[in-house]
Amino acid sequence: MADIRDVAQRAGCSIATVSRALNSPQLVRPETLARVQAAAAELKFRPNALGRQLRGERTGLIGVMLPTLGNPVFADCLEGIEAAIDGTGRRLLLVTTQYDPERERNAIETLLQQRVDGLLLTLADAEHSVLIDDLAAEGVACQLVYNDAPHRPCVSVDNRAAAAQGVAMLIEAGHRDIVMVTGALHASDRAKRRYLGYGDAMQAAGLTPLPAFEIDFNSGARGERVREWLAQRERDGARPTALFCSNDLLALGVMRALREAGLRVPDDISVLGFDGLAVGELLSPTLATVVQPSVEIGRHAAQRLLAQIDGRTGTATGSPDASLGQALILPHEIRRGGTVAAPPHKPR
Amino acid sequence: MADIRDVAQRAGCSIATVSRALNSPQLVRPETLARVQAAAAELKFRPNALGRQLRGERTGLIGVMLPTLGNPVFADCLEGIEAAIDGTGRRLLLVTTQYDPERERNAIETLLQQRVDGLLLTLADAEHSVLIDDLAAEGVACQLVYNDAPHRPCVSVDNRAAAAQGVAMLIEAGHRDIVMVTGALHASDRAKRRYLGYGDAMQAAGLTPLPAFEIDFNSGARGERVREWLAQRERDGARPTALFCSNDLLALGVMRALREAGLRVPDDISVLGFDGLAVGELLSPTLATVVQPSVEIGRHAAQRLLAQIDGRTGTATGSPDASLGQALILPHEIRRGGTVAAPPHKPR
DNA sequence: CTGAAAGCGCTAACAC
DNA sequence: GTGTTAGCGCTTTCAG
Repeated sequence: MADIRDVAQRAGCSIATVSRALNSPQLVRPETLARVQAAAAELKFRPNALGRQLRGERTGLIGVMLPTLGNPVFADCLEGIEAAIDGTGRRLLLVTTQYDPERERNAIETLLQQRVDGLLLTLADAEHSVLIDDLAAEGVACQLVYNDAPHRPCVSVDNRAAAAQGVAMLIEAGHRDIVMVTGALHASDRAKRRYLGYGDAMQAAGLTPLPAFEIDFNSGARGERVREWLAQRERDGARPTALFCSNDLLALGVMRALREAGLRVPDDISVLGFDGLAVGELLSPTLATVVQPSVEIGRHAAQRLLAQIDGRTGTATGSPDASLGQALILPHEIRRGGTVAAPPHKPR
Repeated sequence: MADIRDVAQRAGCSIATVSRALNSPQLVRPETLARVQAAAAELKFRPNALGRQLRGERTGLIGVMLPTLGNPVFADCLEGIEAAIDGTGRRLLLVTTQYDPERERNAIETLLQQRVDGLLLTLADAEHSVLIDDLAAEGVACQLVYNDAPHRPCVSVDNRAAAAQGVAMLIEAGHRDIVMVTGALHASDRAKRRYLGYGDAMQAAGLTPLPAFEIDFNSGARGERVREWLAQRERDGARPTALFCSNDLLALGVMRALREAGLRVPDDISVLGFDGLAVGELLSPTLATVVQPSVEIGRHAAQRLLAQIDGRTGTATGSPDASLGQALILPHEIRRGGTVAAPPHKPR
């Protein structure tokens, strides 16, 4: 592999000139420039980014850590991130953690060792994580994505308010027996906030919030779990008329289980999701859901991160924008859909 | 940021010893080791991967280039890749190209400048791409993903045979007027092969293959296009009874358009997809489709790439495994689903 | 405008 | 076991 020295030799100049020709062509006499370019081309010279990065102040690498790409919500977000860095000459170093705090720690460390300029993270639980404080203390540029932690640098929706609004819609449709279905509550700050929002809406309507139905996300037999649970509630004469699922993927799984259990959506039971996955609109009935702008969340987070990075050693500007250290709350939206209807009439 | 030199000083030893303590602890006296570790911890020493990479033979970086993550088929594949490299201490450098050959070229160059150990690529059109030949000539470890190019290093299904089998199923269900719906044919080698498969199946049944209905993937008004096309075919009295969509995402969009046009699936028209997206099974009716094992494709591709990399400067083994330079064809599967039924009875 | 030289942080011979 | 040293490929003063 040709070296900058090889190019210099071939072009009959010093390596400094080659470097300049490549990075600041205007600093070099056109004639020399041409010779360097020719030499580089003939030798198929490929600048070694590692050398430059080791020397320079920045690497141009952005570390991205997400729980999984199996949930399109994160894939969408990643698309937004990509869109934001496109054209800036930066590259993405990607890691997924499967919601495992242990992996989160390792992943961040790995990214930092690679000297990324900044970090875009979705933590399983940002509230109880000491990681971000450490990062802040170390002065690492960082934005949380999806986690809504009030006074941290993050981009998300107001999960609590959004959930409340969704549940309010269910109530408005006539539902009183509404249960929230979720993955392990303790493992996700978002799920917790959404559950709070559920509680808010119930209480605002004078209803008593019910315990959440937690169902293991990693279990293969989720459908089975749902059916058992339903049967149980049925026996207790307390089958809810509506389910609020903490995310769309879960909602889809639940709907399948309902179908297999012989229940019709929305005739027998209504279902509301959260996320706003595109597929939800393609279903029939279409999935009613609380929409968060995933692509925009990713895009904004990346933009803020870049601003943060540039603000650090940027040409001037002086004071770093304080707002970058605060939460950016993007607007959510309620998507009405066929999976929510009035509860079935039946004497209680 | 603490340096290996700082650690050495603090531990009262040379930088070489620090390096050894960190990378080959067994080469260092336990007592020294302890001192080094203590020093490193106190200084919050974080080894700079760039230094190591610049020095060493390998970077541990794997370049991944995919068209988009908006299609879960690629996100799934990426999950498989992640799974395969997990625990190997490698990291992923990710780029998406939006099926743009120009971006493909740039992206590969960028990845190479970062000195990735190998490349995992999905090209828009591997057959007419000179890129892989160049890569091969340069001796870059590389595996194509999804592209099935017979004598290239790639992992995929047999798109042609798989498509033929899917279409055969439609024919078996009684369909004779089957049209393939696809994105721009010229832009994707997979779509082309699937169309060939469609032709194979039609001819095998003594039917005449129809021209593909190409619909611009990037157009927002796809639903509109589909409805216009249907109306046109209707007027010609040639409305097909079944549509074979070149991928599941397209199938979902088409189904939506059909619904909006007042057509019922599968009563009025059957739909068959290709990919085997998980969401397909959650729909009702469930999407009939040709399933490719996306996660496995990613996993195998990554494993082969790692083997290829290790084979290069690996400890021994001598001859590189020749099979890594050939296509690995994984089995596909036909998933029957509710979107395919017998054609409606009607006098012609 | 161009060149010489000093590293960026690390590893791997090679000596001791 | 440990230290010394020579770079990996590049950018960037500092002189000319």
